[in-house]
Amino acid sequence: MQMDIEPLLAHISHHIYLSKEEIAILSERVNYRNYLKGQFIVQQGDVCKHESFVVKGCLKTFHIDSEGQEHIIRFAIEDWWTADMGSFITRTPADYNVQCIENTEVIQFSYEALEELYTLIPQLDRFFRIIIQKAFVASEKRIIRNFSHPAKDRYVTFREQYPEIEQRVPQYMIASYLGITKEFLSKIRNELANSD
Amino acid sequence: MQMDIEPLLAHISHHIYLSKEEIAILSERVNYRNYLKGQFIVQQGDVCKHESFVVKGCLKTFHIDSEGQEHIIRFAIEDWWTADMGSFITRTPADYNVQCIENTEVIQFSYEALEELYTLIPQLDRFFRIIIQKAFVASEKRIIRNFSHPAKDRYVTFREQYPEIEQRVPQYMIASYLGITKEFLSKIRNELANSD
DNA sequence: GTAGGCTATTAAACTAGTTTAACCTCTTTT
DNA sequence: AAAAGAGGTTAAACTAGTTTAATAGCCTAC
Repeated sequence: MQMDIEPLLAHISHHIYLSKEEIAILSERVNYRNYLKGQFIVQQGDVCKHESFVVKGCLKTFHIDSEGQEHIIRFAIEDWWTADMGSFITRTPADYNVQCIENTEVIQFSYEALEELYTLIPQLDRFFRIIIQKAFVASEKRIIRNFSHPAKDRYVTFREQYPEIEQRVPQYMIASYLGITKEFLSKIRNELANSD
Repeated sequence: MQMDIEPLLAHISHHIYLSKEEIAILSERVNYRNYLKGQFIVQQGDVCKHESFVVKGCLKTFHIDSEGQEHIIRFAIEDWWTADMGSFITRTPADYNVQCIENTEVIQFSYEALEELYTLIPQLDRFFRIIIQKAFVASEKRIIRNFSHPAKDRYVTFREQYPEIEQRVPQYMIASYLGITKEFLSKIRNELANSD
């Protein structure tokens, strides 16, 4: 079992420079944690306590609606961040669940630790600004894609954009991510297979 | 015609404290600008040159798809920010248009000015981190809403959430924002009126 | 080895939302 | 006062995607 935070530091160093002292400060305030397949990092209704950086594994973020249906809004694999950010920043109950699809290892920042780190290492404001900007841009692109393209196109785009995820998660989760039923995705796949 | 940046400073001061000197530095690097109804701040295909803070007016951000259809992803009114952030941060052609629905006054940050300001006033990293976090959370909420609620519910939610915008923009734009046709929105409104 | 759980497929009946096209108001322009 | 343009409504025919339900292939567990 790996316990060092090297993958996180490598990721951060793509965007900002941290001194040895700053790395030490950071190291003391994050936690390495393992989850088993099926376990939840966040559950709808609880306050989301951490931002988690994925070292190894695969997770889904989803919402259960009033009819009991699951809607996946995002997957996360190695080098991605995950949390219910709305809940995390406002300290209110989460709308989303974050669940491990595989055995997963993460490095976690608690709210208190992160707030402290923002004051101790002001550059982290910059780091997270950049990370969140990218996430926001991707999120808005998805809104447009959902409106302006039929399900078949969205599936093809998804396969091209995230070939790794397509291999790692079951089809019914991809259907949920695309906003369609598993039956309809099955039909689309059939059509695509016959047209090749 | 108003030319001072007081509304911007008031907005910023909700999140961070700026000294007199920092305010002076900022003031020198932003531009106040007026647009007429119908004018574009950003056009699809051009690189988005500014982040704009809306002092007065109303704008829409939309994408024209390959079939020539308009999809509105966002409105902006007083005290909101607008831009094609993807284009702005990557310096690549914009996917979106930002057009004024009313005569509009904005305070603009060019890319170069903002990058310089991030180094001169590191707190601005924090400020924009906070602003963009909120935008990201709102954007993800919208993805879920679009998948898990029928158009009628989405319209009712929109009216409750943005009563001001509903008054200021024509119905066909609201339909586009909701991801439905104007004809179908008209039908929904009819049903709602008859059920009251 | 067979029972149970989880994932995927197929097909028929259905529904939410689109398309097309005609028509109705208001304003604004001439 | 007529014409033109922008926004909104109505209705019929259509289609993309859902629902329901039956079936089948795998694993893993006992």
